[in-house]
Amino acid sequence: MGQETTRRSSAIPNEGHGAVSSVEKALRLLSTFSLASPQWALSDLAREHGIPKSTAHNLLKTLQAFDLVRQDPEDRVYRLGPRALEMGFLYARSTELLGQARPHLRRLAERSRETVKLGILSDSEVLIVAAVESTHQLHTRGDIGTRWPLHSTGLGKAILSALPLAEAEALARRRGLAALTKQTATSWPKLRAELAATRERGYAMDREENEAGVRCVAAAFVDPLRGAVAAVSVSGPSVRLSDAELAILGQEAVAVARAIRPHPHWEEL
Amino acid sequence: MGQETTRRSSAIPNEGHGAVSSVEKALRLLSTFSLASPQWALSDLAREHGIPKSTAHNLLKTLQAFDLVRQDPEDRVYRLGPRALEMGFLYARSTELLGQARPHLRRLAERSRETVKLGILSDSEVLIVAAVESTHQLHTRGDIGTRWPLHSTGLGKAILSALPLAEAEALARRRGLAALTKQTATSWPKLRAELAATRERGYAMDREENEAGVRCVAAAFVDPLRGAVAAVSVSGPSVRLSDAELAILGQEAVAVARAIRPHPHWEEL
DNA sequence: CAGGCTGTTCCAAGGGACTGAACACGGATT
DNA sequence: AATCCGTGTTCAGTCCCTTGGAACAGCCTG
Repeated sequence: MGQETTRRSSAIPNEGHGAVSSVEKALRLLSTFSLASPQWALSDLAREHGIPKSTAHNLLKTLQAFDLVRQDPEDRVYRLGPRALEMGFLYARSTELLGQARPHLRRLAERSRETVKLGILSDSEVLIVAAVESTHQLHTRGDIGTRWPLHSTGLGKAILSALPLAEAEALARRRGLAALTKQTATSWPKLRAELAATRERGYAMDREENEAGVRCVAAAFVDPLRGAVAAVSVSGPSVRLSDAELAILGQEAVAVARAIRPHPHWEEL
Repeated sequence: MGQETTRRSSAIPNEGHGAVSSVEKALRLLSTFSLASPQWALSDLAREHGIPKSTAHNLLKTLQAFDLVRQDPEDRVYRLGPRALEMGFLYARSTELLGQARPHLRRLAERSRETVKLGILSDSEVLIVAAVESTHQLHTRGDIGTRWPLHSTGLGKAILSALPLAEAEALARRRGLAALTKQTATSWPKLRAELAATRERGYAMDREENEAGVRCVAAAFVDPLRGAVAAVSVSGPSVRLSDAELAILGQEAVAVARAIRPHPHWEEL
């Protein structure tokens, strides 16, 4: 069989080759809208991306025609449009992963009484695609659609540990190993050792490496058919999550990850 | 094979003079993914849109670089990517309308024990952006992200009735007045009369005009700041929704619509 | 009222997207 | 096996279409 990596490493989006530049610009404009700054004036967008106003204007009008962005008739700022929501739910409903995972996540959340998340690798980060929040007064958030670093989170380290080492290094390096707390692994050797331990253990641990006072365990799995790599995590405040507790939850996360792994359609073969 | 490829896939909105055609093509490709056909082969996409394979290939690779579509490494079909979900939740969270509406919708659903939906005008159709489903065994669906015709639904008629007549006619005509049941208004004069009655009454009624056995009332409102026109509806099986019941729920829908109307940021001034 | 902002329109010019053909692969059919 | 579909991918030349400067029109602020 072909031993070569002729196949493009699917995890890393290949920017640059064969990309249609006007489309790229348009999508980059679209990606500018974030939770922190959900509305943008034309001039600011143009400045932000270093393109002329008129070019940005043309692109935005095209996006607007599809209702992906809308312009406030009053103060003329642009915001995301409802079509974005439609596409999001389309993705959520057409992806078997989510439907299969939900009951498992819910059960794990009930047993652990902590926040349970499902994240997937997207664009060198972890993207939360499903979550069940803890009912405790003090708890970690489970916001769908948020992104997190690979190197400092349980989900991220679990995902990295499931990939070939070279690929993991490339991914981790791409965003840099920023120190988010005193415990964050900020060098690749340190992180590589972490990943080795994770692989050994079967699940990843995050002891306040991403946020002070927050601990987490996570287990990865690979959607065999779609090639996506994902992970489930349980996270909560350190005061409730002792080492012993983490060990138990880690095993449970592994079990859930195994259970979620979508059975291929051809399993009956 | 289908000759319907020649048919104008009129899901494409406003042409516009400033439209960037390559971006337009890319977005059209993106819009092809639907609940009914969530995965597409490159060749099929190219055929569907009447563009060369290589063009479609370039566009898809660009979309893929942004994780808006993903290609299955195994059978090479394209599907929506997780970035779609991210953008969807971004829209949902950055839109004050939804956050403000939710408690009202929930309360109305509890009182009526029927399915309550919030829809907005998008691309000459009603797009469901929030919903609370009835707990009854027999109930209507409340799927976020789905689209419905303007002329045959309570939400649609409520929205049309809130617009200037000329605009309403243009919108209704754009998609055509298809007969979905025996009761559907299939001519503009008929629909116009309906809209007049709706305006008089304050809320729209749908008596099995969209689906046999389903009745609905809906009240529109206009987001003054963002200029979006939206509506809330209560829908359920005809057996539970007598004329008397509809009249009561209609008034409640009107009250909720009034309550939802987002107060401008400057209310504290 | 000038001066700085917006967002929008226009048009000419140059570069990049389109596209058809050729390639490689895999599964059917012969 | 050989042949024929079908697929997805690559490549390079030609022309169209994007680009982006300059000009216009409003709206605030100075």
